[in-house]
Amino acid sequence: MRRQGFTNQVISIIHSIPPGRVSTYGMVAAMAGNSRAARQVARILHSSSAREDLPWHRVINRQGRISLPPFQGYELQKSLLEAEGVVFDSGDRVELAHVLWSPESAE
DNA sequence: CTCGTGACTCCCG
DNA sequence: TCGGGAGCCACGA
Repeated sequence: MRRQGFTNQVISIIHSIPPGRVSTYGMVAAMAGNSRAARQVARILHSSSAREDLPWHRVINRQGRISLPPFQGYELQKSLLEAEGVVFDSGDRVELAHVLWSPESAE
């Protein structure tokens, strides 16, 4: 499945994230080959989320929190995740230890 | 080629 | 727990 570009890898990886599980920007970036291109992952979502029909809501930050600001998609993402069974604690955080997706689980 | 741009992450205080 | 500052990087114009 491995295409050529970093972007393509990222898209492919995000597509591999199963429902009820999430991943972080940095992790996706690392899987794509660059652990420091986390920010790039975010930009890719913006540029290809709709086009590639990516499950963008399954990508959150390292703290287990939604990076999107309120009224900018935050609520939507939270809803989508909760709909998949992801639980948020009182701090609006998810327990990464429980929902964090591991490529080994899927592969 | 150069420049601007982030849905990030780490480090400090 | 929270916020500010700096580093890092691929991509489009």
